[in-house]
Amino acid sequence: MLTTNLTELLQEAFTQAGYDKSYAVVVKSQRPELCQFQCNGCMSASKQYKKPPFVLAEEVVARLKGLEGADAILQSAEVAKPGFINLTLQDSFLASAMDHLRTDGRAGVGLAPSPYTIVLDYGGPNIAKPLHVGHLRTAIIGESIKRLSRFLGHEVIGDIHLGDWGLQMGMVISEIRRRQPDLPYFDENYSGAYPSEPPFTLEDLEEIYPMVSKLAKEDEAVNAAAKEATFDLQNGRRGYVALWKHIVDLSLGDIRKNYARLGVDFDLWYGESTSNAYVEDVIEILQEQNALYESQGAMVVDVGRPDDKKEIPPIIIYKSDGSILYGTTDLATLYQRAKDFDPDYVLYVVDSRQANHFLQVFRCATDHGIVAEHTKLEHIGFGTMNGKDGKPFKTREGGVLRLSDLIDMVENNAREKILDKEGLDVEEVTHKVGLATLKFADLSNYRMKDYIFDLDKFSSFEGKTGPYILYTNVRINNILSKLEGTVPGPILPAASEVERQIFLKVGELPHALETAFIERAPSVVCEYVYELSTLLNGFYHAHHILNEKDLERKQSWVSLLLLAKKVSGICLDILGLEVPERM
RNA sequence: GCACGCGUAGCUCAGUGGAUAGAGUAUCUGGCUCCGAACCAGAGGGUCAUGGGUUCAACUCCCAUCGUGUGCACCA
Repeated sequence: MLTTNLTELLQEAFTQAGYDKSYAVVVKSQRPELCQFQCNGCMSASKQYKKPPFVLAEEVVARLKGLEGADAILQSAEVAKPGFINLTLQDSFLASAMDHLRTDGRAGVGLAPSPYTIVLDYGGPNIAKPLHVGHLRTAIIGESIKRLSRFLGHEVIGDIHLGDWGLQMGMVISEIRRRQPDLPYFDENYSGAYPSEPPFTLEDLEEIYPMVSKLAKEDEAVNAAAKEATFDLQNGRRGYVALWKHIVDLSLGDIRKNYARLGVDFDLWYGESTSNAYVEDVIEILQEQNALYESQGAMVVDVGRPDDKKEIPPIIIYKSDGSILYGTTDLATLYQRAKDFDPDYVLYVVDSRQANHFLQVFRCATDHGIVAEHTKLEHIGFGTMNGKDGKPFKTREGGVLRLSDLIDMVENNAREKILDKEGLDVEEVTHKVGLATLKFADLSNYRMKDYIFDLDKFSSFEGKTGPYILYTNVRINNILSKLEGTVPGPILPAASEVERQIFLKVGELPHALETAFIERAPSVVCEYVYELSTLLNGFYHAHHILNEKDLERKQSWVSLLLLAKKVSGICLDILGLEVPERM
C-alpha cells in the first residue's frame, strides 16, 4: 500500500526528469537504519541513458522534492552511494495512512480486479485407509491457499478428490470375498436388495487394507483377484458397487471427522468414482483425434515433446487388464470440472513426487482439448515429511503415524501446559493451541522443501511458533477488554520507533498477501504475522497503555490495537488458526 | 544412467538481482510490586556446498562439479 503510493510519486518524478517511469519502483528498505523505503531504478536506468546512476538519482530527487505535496509525505529523500534513492515518510503522513485503515475492514487489501475461478484439488485421502501424517500437508496448505485466494476475491471451489476407484478398492473387496464368500454381494445370480448395513466395521476395514496390500505383493493370486475385482467394480458389477458403497460410507464418516478436527473443509466431496461417468466422453475425444493407441497391451496416449530433456512416457488410459488408473480418472475429473465450472485455474496440492504424473495428465488434457485453452493447470507440490534422521517419518515401531494420533499428541502436550491455569475452558484452549502449534510448524516451512517432522518442535510453545502468535493476540484482546471505557480516537504520529515499525508493518499486508498468492506459499503469511507479533510484543512492553495520562494518545493506541487485531485476524484466518479467550 | 528438487549459524529454517546475509532454537547475560515472563533486552556464533560465468551489482540468474532427496508406463 505505502510502496504503491510512493511508486506513483516517484513515477511522476521520473517522468518529469525525462526518464521512463518503469524505473520508479519503490520497495521496502533493506537497511532500516538508513531509511524506510528505497528505489533502485537509477542503477538499472544508468545504461539506457548513459549517465552515472548517481546523477540520475540526483535529478529525480530534485524533481521529487518539487512535487506538490511531497513535503507532507516525505520526511527525507536522499541519494546514496551508487545510486539508491532512500525515502523516509513523515510521521504525520504515516499516521494518517493508518487512520484511514481503521475504517477499512480489509485493512487496505484490494480485491482482485478480474477474479479467477479456481478449482483447488487437495486432501486426496484414500477410502478404506486411515489418514496418516502424510495427509497433513496437503490439507493444511490447501485449506490455506483456498482461504487466501478467497480473501483476495477469487472464486474457489475446493474438492477433496477421494481415492475411491482404484486398485485399493479391488483389494478390499476381494479380501472381504475371501473371508465371507457367502455374502449376497458375491452371488452373481442375486437380484434382490442388498443389506443396508455393512457386513464389516471400520476397525475391520482398517485392518483389512494393510493386510491385503502386503499379501498382494507376495502372492500373485491375491494380486490377480484384486485386479479382477477392480475391473468388475469399474464396470458396474452390481454386488461390488453395493459393497463399495458400504466401504465408502463407513470410511467417509471417519475421514470427515478427521478433517473437521483440523478445521479443513471442502466444497465438493467428489472422488475418482464421481468422474467415472465422464470416462467415456474422454475416451471418445481421444479416439476422435486418433491419440489413443495400443502399446505393450495397454491403451496409451503420447505426451512427449520433441524438446523434452528426457523422455516422458505415454500416459496409460487402460491397463492391459482393461481397468483404468488414476491418470484416466484425473482426465475425466478435469473434463467434468471444465464442464461444471470452466475454471481459469485448476490447482493440485499434492506431494512433489507426483510431478511426472501431473505433467502427463496436464499435457494430455491441454493437447486434446479436454480443458479449455484459457484453463491453466498447476501442480502445487510439497516436500516429503521426514523424521529427524532425514528418512520418511515412521513411528517408533516403524509404522505409519496416524493423523488422529498426531493431533492427539499435540493436544495432549498443550493440555499439560495449561493445567495450572484457573478458570479457563481447558478443552477449547487445548484444541486451539494444539492445532496452532501443528499448523504453524507445518505452514511456516516453504512447501517445496522436504519437511523434518520434529516432535520437539511440534510441542514447543516458545519462539517462532503458533502459540506465540496466539499469545500476542490474546494479550491484545485482554488489554482491549480492560480499555472498554476508552473510545478509539484518531491515530497519532508514532510515539516511538516500535510504534513506527508497527505502522510500516501494517502497511506491508497487501504486499505480503499478494506474494503469498503468487507463490502459492502460506509460509509468507506465517512470516508476516510473526514479524507483526514480535513488534506488538515489543510495543506493549515499551508502552503502558492503561496508565497513559495523555487521553488522545491513549485513544490513538486503542485504535492501533484494533487495527493490529484486524490485520492479525486476517492472517490467522488465512492460516486457519483460532485465538482462544485466554491461554 | 537420465530428469527434477534441495545444499545459508551447532540444530531447524527465512531471505522480491542491490548497501553491513536474517529469525527461532541451543549457549551466555540482564529484566516480573508494573495492561499476561507462552514475554522483552543484549552477547557470541557464517568460506551462503565448491569452481567458473553473466551484471555497475549475485545467497539470488547461467554452466560445471560434489553431496543429498525424489521420480523414471499397467499402485495412488
